[in-house]
Amino acid sequence: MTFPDGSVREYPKGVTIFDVAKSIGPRLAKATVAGRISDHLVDLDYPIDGDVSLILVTEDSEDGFEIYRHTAAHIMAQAVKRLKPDVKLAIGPAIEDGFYYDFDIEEGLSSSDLTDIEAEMANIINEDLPIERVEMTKDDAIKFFEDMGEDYKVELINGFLDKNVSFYRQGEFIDLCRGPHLQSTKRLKAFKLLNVAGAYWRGDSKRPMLQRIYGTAFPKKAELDAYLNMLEEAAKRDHRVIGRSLDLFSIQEEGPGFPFFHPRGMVIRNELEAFWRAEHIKEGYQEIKTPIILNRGLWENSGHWEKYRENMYFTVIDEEDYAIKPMNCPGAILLYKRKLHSYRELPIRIGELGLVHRHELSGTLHGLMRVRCFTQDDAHIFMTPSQIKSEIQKVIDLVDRFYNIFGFEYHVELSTRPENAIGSYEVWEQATTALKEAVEEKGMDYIINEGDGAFYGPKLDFHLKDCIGRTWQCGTIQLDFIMPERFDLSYIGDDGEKHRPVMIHRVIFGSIERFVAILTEHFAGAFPLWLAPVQARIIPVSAVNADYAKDVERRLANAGIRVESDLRNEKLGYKVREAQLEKVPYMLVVGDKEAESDEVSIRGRAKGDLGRVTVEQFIENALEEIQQKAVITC
RNA sequence: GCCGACGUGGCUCAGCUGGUAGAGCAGCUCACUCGUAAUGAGCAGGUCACCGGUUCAAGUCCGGUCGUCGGCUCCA
Repeated sequence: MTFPDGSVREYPKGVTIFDVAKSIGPRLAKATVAGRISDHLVDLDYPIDGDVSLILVTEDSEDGFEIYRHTAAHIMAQAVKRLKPDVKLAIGPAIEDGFYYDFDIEEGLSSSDLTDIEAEMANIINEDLPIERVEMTKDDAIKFFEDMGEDYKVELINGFLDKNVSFYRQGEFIDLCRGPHLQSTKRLKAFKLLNVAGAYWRGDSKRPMLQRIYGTAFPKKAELDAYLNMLEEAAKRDHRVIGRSLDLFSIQEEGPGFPFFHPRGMVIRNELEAFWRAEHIKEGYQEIKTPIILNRGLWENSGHWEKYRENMYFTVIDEEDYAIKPMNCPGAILLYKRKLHSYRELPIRIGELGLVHRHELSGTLHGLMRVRCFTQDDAHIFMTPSQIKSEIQKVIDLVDRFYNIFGFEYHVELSTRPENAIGSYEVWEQATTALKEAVEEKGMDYIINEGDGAFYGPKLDFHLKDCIGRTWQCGTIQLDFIMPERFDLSYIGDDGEKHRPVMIHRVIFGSIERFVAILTEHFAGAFPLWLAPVQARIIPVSAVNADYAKDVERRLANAGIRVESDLRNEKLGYKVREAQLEKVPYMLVVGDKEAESDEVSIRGRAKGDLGRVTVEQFIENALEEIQQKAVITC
């Protein structure tokens, strides 16, 4: 037997995974939950036959977690079956941070049922039921589940290609499963059921709606507690909560999905947009603004009327149909078309912070993350086919520069031709290859999403990782050979003939609104100085220092620092507390001592008392920090 | 849109099995003039999301609508 470290050991034929683990050490035997033999996961009691390379899967490994949680899902299903014998089981996999199981339950489930289910799970664990693997032929298995009335399992088995299917049995409970599993229910230590939600059978909205219970499980209680703690922390960072307490934005009942930006939220937006403009000018972009409402003919021409209509809003003006734009590209195209272009002008890069409206399903709305109107930091690049690769690579570099400023990690996904695509396969192939080559030459890793492209072209998506580890699609680069065709775009080549340009559609923030939300959660409201709605708050020690406070305020404001004085009739501690809760980066305490020496006492929101400096010195340091767009804790 | 839960003053939440609403914070007024996370006292503030029904009586029960939340689905 060969082990991952390259060592080789001899064992008698038929030795089990558990025996092997035990022969190496008792601690290892205890932690081992399964084995991996040439890429196949097997149970602990699996007899090994012949020369193999073996990896012992311990409960703290990725595979181990999955097995552990999968068993947790089975135990939960068993508990639910005991409490509600008429449920039908659907599927119950392990997922990234836990597991779920889908049930078809007549009377439904509520979160109050979770406590009962948890209690029953504890019973099952205490019963120390051995978990055994059973195999049956497909036909027997179908008959078996038909007799039990488990329609979903029957459907699953019918979809299998193998002749035999495996089951796992624990006590009176048996479930279709590939395995492997823990050896006994007793091995499940720390678990918690988290919430109940609806989920369609096989994710298809035309199929029955099932009840899904989410839970999580860990080998150690401390790990579970740490995870639950993290969830609480994440909830505290929720941009909807912080957005309200910091008065950044709101969503009113009168406009579901249509956010209101408050003065403080606007500061963040405006800073992001100013940064965006500065960087794009450096990269040779021009900026435009196109109308929000344009007539029906344009959208028919672009294909949106046909392919995107269910997501669009419409209006009628002088008895003519108009659409509210869901994308900015047709407007940009009209601008390109208004005159002849020479190949010498290309590439033409046109940016637009464009407000688009899309009808999203009511159930999907989520703070600023998912809204019905948002501002794309859009740009359209018109170019010759020979410029494709270098232009894509320039955009990739720009995206990288942007994300680095905020300290975000990200990964790239390539989405290919969707079902409802327009344009020929050849054109799609060409575009997809161009994108691939561009990333590969950059030496970047990427994932392929088959069939996930826009209807007019394939795309590269950039996914940011936020503080909770969730990923959000922000940047996207879409290559488009089709719109130029549909709108009959052209440029005059060096041969004096008309040629067809190629287009890139791209965004970097994606949506300004969503990006504000992501930043809010990422920084937990403690924005870097350059983005902070209020950069400094002056806190006079008592009312007699109000004049000096106003003087300092004026000087900071003249230097371009966003500053406020808190002259309210409150104690110093009270004002400090409030500024802390508002995550104001710098609190400047001014009393008699400071007034005499033209100084301020700095309190950083994270570091506390930073000592006294002159007003001039503070201004200089702050401006430097703002200019650097530093992501530091002050 | 679908499944489930929820919807009480600006915010966070009480209000038992139906008997015409309560707290803390915030706000306002007054006193205190204060050195780094809450000074004290007083005042004001609610058609209990909306519409309809049951009842002598509805925040509380029933139905519908809207919205929010957790998911599914979709996507920036």
